[in-house]
Amino acid sequence: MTQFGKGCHLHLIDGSAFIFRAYHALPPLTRKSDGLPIGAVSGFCNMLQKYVEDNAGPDAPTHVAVIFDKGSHTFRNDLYDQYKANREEMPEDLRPQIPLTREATIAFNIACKELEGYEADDIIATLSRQAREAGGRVTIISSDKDLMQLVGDGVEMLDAMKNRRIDRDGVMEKFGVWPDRVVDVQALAGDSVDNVPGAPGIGIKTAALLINEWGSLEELLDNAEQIKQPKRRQTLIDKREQIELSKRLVQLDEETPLDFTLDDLEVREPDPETLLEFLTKMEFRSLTKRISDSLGVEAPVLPDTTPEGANPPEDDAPEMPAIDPESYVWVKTAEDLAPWIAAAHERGWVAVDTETTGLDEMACDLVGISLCIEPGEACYIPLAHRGDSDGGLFGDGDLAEGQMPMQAALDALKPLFEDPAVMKIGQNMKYDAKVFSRYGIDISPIDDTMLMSYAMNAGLHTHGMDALSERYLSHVPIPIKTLLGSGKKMKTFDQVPIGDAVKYAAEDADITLRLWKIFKPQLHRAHVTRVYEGLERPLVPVLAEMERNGVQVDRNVLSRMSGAFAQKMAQLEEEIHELAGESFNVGSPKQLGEILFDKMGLEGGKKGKTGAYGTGADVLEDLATEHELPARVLDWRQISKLKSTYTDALQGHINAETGRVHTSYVIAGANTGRLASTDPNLQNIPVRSEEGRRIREAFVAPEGKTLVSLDYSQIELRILAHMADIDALKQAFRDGQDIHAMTASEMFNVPMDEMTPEIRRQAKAINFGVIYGISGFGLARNLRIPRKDAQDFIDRYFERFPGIKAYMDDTTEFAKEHKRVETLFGRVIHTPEIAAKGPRAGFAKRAAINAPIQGTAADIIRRAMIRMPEAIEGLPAKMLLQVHDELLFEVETGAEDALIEAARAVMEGAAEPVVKLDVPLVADAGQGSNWAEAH
DNA sequence: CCTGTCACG
DNA sequence: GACGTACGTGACAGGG
Repeated sequence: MTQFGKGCHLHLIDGSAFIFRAYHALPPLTRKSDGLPIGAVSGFCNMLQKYVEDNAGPDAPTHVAVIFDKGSHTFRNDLYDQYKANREEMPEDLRPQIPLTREATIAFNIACKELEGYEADDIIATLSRQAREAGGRVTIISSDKDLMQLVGDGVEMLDAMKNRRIDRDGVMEKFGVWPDRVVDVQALAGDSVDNVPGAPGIGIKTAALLINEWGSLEELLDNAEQIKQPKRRQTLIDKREQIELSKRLVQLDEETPLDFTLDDLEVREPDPETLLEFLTKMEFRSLTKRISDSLGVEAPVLPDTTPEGANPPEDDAPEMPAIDPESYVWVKTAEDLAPWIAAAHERGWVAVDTETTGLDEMACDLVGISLCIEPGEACYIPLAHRGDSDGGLFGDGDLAEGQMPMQAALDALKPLFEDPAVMKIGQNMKYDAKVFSRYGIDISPIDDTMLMSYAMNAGLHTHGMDALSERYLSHVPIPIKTLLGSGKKMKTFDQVPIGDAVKYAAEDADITLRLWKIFKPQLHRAHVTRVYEGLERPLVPVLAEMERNGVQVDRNVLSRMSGAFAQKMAQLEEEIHELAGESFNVGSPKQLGEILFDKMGLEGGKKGKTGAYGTGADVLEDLATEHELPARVLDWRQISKLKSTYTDALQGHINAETGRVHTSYVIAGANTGRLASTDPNLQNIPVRSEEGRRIREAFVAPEGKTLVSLDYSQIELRILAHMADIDALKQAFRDGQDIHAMTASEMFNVPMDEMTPEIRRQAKAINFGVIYGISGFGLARNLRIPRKDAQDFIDRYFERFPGIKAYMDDTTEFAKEHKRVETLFGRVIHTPEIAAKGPRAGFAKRAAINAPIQGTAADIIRRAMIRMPEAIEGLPAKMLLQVHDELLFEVETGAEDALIEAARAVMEGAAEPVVKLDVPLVADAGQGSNWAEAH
């Protein structure tokens, strides 16, 4: 054992901060076996584990302790009976968890210290002093500002949540004084949380100003008569006693009588057995697993209980055998395959999964197919695995042994996959359906476990197979990385030895079937059968077809634009470097920030949580009024974005075979029911700026065809008018009025014929704000007006449209009560965060207000898309893209009007018959030889 | 791999 | 116990 001294590094963890953060960060989890609340303990352990992982490096501490508060009465209460008097009672479900956090700390083999009658802060102060005096370094893991007085002279703080170190400069940033004067500032400013009175009317800013002027609190108070501002002077004179008391309250005690020494805090390895025993006792399934892995020991078997998180398995969840990759069957011949097909027919269902050479369904090759008919009964049919690459000059590239001919397999499977009496079950079936469709198989009918999960659990968790398997089967699937590797030397699936492929691929089908068995009976209990069967599942073939259609993109147009952009960028770069007086990377926000704020000394530099200056467009726009450089950077940024994301990258997405761009839509990505578009994202092609809009000219109709676009007019505002039942808005929509102008007229008492663009613009911003869960802050930022003005606008808006306010309150109330909100079509969006405290509550509230509106709009266009194929069946037209409220079609020239008529009817009637909206839905149409013209 | 920035509805 | 704040997305570049 080494004695604490020079070269030693002590970490002091603020245990109470960990507990509170854990408590507020997690839903109220309970231990399955007895209902004991354990959410905070779970979070606490997760944070400890993360702490241990993060601090294993070269700068690892030599000594560490978690420090807790003990007892509610401290010397500060003797000084001031109101100290911390306004503190809320500890929540009922947190109290029993407090001793468990001590147990957890000990289980991690970390020193756990507390002292009756003292706050953790005092113990931390004392230990910091001792360590400092012994010549060691200290890191205090906490973000509590009360501890900032300790910083300096080898003592730093670490805000674990933001992973930000706070040194003397950080303290200066926060308090405006060096650490040794922090208590003086706090004494003046007081603290509403701890109920430290301070000097009324003086906050941190003013306090720092005064302390810096006078050097210390004592000097200030002794010379209070000389203060110029009369009110401030009087306060300082009258409240002297209160201020001095405040100082004693915030001053930490560095002489706490401790019954241990620094040497007792030496870092110790955790004992796997003790730690895992504790975690098992708490029934932390995934944490037990994760820590077992990191300790390199086998995870103890937990009793089969609910995985941490949502949706406990139903009481009638089927019994299933353990997942055993060794049990899966390698299908080598048609004779091997036949019984699987027969079994699928017999059951009426089969889980299916395809393995391919890549993730691009349009450009990959089929490598194998796996089937599963009952949990644990799964097979893999390899079809295109390559031979052993060590097999000699001619071995590489040949098909490996033990595979049936692909065509024979497809011929045998096609009748099954197209049999209307057999349900084909998949996880993300759109992928498999697209692959099969390229091989001439139109797989149907289908169920999709990803979409089932999405329908039931949107907002609670993601819906990928790995996540679902872990959550609902407590099983971690074989990672694909173990087969393919990663990085440059990554293999494709056809290079995987078949023996390994069987285990991986069949396991996927097995997992999918198990999930299906669990989810299927849950759907109707969650009241989402209609959503799943009416809005999710039927979209799969529609999207698959749209994605296969793709959109024609003219490479030459893009390439020309890229060239022009490159020139323009080089020119701008030169100007920028000249303005800066030096050469730097304009694309680096870090370097740009340093140039603007350090070198050029511009005002208004704000450092974010990583310590870098913010250089977002809003910041640069403010600076641009004063200086040339930021204006040029904004120009450069715009061009750079257009070039890299659009004119360059888009070319790489043109499919070699079709000459078209095939995006992929993520059905279960956005919690609200919206689609997301990836590889490439065709839902964010520029349109707002003139320069950007020209990129749409590269999206073209082939010879003899025309692009037609239909988009819903103001769909979200119409939905809001209906849902909140606002007569004035509903009537305005019925009359076909300019809704923003009408809002402006109502709010500002301006007659419609005297409306100015500026007033209309503000009303428009408010209308959008309402949809987003308006806040004074947000509106102020958007409109670039003082917050007070923004709040006035909002107040006036709510006064004029009280129904909107009522709707927002009702929605929030519903979300609080049910932990979810719903769209008009019954789509459920869970809002677990709504119960959170702190800033997350605000986010959750606004998301809850927005979700039914955005979600209902998403439902409506989904309904339109699902009906569209039939509606345009007789027309020479194809649906290509969806952009949230817009559908893009390609149609033979001459049939535009017929298409518009048919598509418009579908879109405008899409809510019916399930929902009869009080407002009309209107779809505007456009057409042209490219997307810029059509939109 | 994360963060900042910026494109869309 | 402090803390930032309009909703929902995805892609790219820089930087460790």
